[in-house]
Parts: sequence; structure tokens; C-alpha cells
Amino acid sequence: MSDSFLSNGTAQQQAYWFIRSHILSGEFVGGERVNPTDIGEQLGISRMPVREALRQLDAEGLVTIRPNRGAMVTVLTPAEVQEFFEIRAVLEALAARLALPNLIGETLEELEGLRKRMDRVRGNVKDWIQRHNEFHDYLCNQANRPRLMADIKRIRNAIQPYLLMYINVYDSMEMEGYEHETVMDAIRSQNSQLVELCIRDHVMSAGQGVIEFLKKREETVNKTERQRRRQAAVR
Amino acid sequence: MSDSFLSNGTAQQQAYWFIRSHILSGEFVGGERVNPTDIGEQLGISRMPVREALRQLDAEGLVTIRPNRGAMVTVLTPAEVQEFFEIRAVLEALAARLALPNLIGETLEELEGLRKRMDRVRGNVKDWIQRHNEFHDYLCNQANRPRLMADIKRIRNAIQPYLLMYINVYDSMEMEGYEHETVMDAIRSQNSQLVELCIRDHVMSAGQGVIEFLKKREETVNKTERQRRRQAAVR
DNA sequence: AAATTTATAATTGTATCCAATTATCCGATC
DNA sequence: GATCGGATAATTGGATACAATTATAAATTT
Repeated sequence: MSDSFLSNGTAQQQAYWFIRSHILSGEFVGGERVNPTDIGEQLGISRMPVREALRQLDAEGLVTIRPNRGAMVTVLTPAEVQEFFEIRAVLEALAARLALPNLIGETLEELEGLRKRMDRVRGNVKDWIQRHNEFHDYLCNQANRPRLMADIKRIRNAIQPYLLMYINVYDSMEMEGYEHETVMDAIRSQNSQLVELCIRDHVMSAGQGVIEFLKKREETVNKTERQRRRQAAVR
Repeated sequence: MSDSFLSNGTAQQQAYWFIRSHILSGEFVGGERVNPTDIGEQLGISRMPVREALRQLDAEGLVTIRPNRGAMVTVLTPAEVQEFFEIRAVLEALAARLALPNLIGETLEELEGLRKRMDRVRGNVKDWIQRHNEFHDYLCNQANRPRLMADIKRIRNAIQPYLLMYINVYDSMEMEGYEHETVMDAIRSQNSQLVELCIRDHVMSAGQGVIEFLKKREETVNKTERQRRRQAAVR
């Protein structure tokens, strides 16, 4: 299961999933250059399909390509991470609003089950994120909007590395959990305006911690590397 | 100005802008195959940079690539077009809300000027769309959210061909215009909730016409080509 | 030692070639 | 006339080669 990208599909797809998973897991870190020849050698393919994968990843925001200067793992400023949380907040709120008529009976129970399942592993960060995503995915899926779903996932992926950094530092992110109860209550009320506000707040409050963490980190990084930056007047 | 993509930048960029503009203008129509060799010959380049351009356009949604089957101009169902309008509505509403503190004094006057400028060419469809986009772009820009702006533009591009089809049929789209007054009033009130609702309604009411038009068209197309579809069991 | 220039290596952009895959055409069959 | 099968053509995926560009290291100057 882990190395499925080594053999599946076209070479382009192998490269795509390989690079993508390494960025999302944090193994390829922001700012790091992604060398097509290296990746190709690791996968036993040439660099051409890797280049194509990189173009795709660039359009998705995980990678940044500059002409004649190759690709690097995208670095987001705290302001950009905030933007993505803002976007995600309104998109997930939209999905929840559209899903609301379907969130009754069995479906509602299923969602409640996922919430409990998530609560059960609050100690283990990796499992918690996994189940947290499952909860949100199930909710969004009930809206029956594949394009919206795809956009939400893209945004979530773009900020995942930064969420991971945050969680690795503040281990276990205690402040989450009770909020999902609030979300569930709003859903049970079938009040679409309330659900929308509630999801927005939920996403943004999760984002707030990450954004502040990143801003603080940027300051210390700036102090440490100010002299290095002076000469790195790119372009 | 018109054929700038023939000489500027890398071959990949030439191909990208060439294909993109032909899709947005409606010259490359939905479902049409995009042959890398053909495009390459037209631009005097090989098909490799064209392939890369197509990957990018695929990620942006303008083109759809299926492995071993090449690329075609993306075809959106009416339901998907509706999704994109729904997404655009909440994103532009978000942008307007975030821009609100900046929409005062000179900036507000500038926006009002753009609205009038738009109103002045309600006869000419092509000009009107141009100025309509300028109005919305200026509004979104005041939010100072480059990533949000990029997403909004991507969504707008994805639905532009369908908007064009609609406008070409119902020439001059009379029902628009007065709504922008309503938007301006909401902005002047500096009531962020009102602005948000107002922009959403504005976008969705523009979308409604397009969506209904597409649904109606789909019915007639289905009737006409039902027999052809039977054998086109793709996959 | 710091800065500048030069030489060298590495990387990127892209054309071309070939194998694998898919589409199209045409005759055979029902 | 519709359907099927197979030959042929077109297209795609991908490797390789080479020129253009950029990065790095070395040499030179100040």
C-alpha cells in the first residue's frame, strides 16, 4: 500500500503521486528544489514524465516552477496560509449548507459516528488528522458537488504541510474537539445560516493557531537569517 | 497585441497562451480534441512543450486529459457549471467582505466609475463583458488576497465559454445592470453581511440564466443525438 | 579577505526518435 | 444494413540527445 506509486499507471502518474505524497508528508520541505533527473532515477523513469507531473503540481499549488530555474516545493507566507484558510472556510461552509438537506436519518448518524471515531484517538496526532479529514470529507460529500469537493481537497492539501508543522510542535492540538459538537448541533437544527457560520468559525479557529505559529516562526527566522537574505535578492 | 503568444517566452508558454485563448474565446469548443502535433506545427515548435501546456490546462480545468487518449477541451455539464457559479459566488462574496474596509473615498469612487463605464456599453456584448470583468476584478483586488484572486479568476475562466454561448444566444443580457447599483449601495452601507449576501445573489442570478439555458440545450441535444450516444459508450 | 571575473559543471528547454496504445477503415459475416 | 474482426494509420508515452541557460567553483583582482 505504501509504495503503490512505484509501479502503478503511467510514468507521469508515478512521478505525480511520488512527489505529491512526499510534499504532503513533509519529507519534501518548502523551498527545497525538486530535481526531475533525481526523481526520475529514483523511480526508474526519465525526467520527461517528471516534468509533466511538476507542471500539474505547479498548477495545484504544491510546487512552484520558474522558467529556466526549475521547480521547488512551494513556500507559503503566513498571509497566504491565512488566505487558504479563509477560502477553505467559505467553501466548506458552502458544502455544508448544500449538504444540509441530506444530513438526516442514517447519514446524520454516520456523521456522528465519524465524530466519535475521531474523538477516540485524540492522543495520536496522525490518526486524528486522518479521521478528522474523513469527517469533513463525509460532510462535504453529502453536498454532491464533485467540483467543489475537488477544490476543497486542493486547498486542504496546499495547507497540510503547515498544519503538520504546527501539530508537530504543539503536539495533540487540545483546543479542537468540542467544536465538532457545536457543528453537529447546528446540523441537527437544520438551520442553514447557522451551519454556515459554524463551519466557517470552526475552520478559521483551527487556522488561527497555525497562522499565529507561522507568523511567530517567521520573525525568528528573519532574525537568524537576515544577513543571508541580503544577498539573495532574487531576480 | 493579438498574436503576442506567437513569439513571447518559452515554447511551453506560447502553447499555453495559444490554447487557453482559443478555449476562452470559444474557438476551441467543448469536446474538441486538442492535438499536440497540430498545435506544435501551428506555433513552429515540437509537441513536447505543448504536452506540458496541456497538463497545466488540465489542472486548471480548461482541458481534460485521459491517459493514452489525449486531451480535449473540457465539457462541463449544466450541474458542473452550476457548481462553479456557486463556488464563484461565495469566493467573490468573501473577497468583497474582505475588501469592504478599503472600499471608501477614492477607491469607492473609482469603483463607481467602473460601474458607469460598464453601463455605457450595454449594447456591445464583447465590451460589456470586458468592463464587467474589470469591475469585479477591481472589487476583488481591494481585498489584497492574491491567492483568492487567482482562484476566482480560474473559476471565471472555466465558465466563460458557457457564459459566451449564453450571451451569443440571448444577445445583450438585459436583466443585468440594475443589480450593480444594489451592490454599490450595499458597499456604501459598509455592512459586511449585506455585501456578502448581495454579491452572492448577484453572481447566482447571473448564473441562473446560463444554467437554465444549458439545461434546456442539453435536452434538445439529447433528443437529436440519442442514437449517436448509444454507441459512444466511452471507456 | 571581499569582490569580481572566468571557467566549469549542472540543469533546463525542447526536438527527435521509437515502442506501445488507440483510432479508423475495410472487408467478411450474419 | 448492422456488426464484427483485423489490418493500417494516427496518436500517445516516454527515452535520449543536444543547445541554451543558470548555478557553482576557481582564479584573479582589489
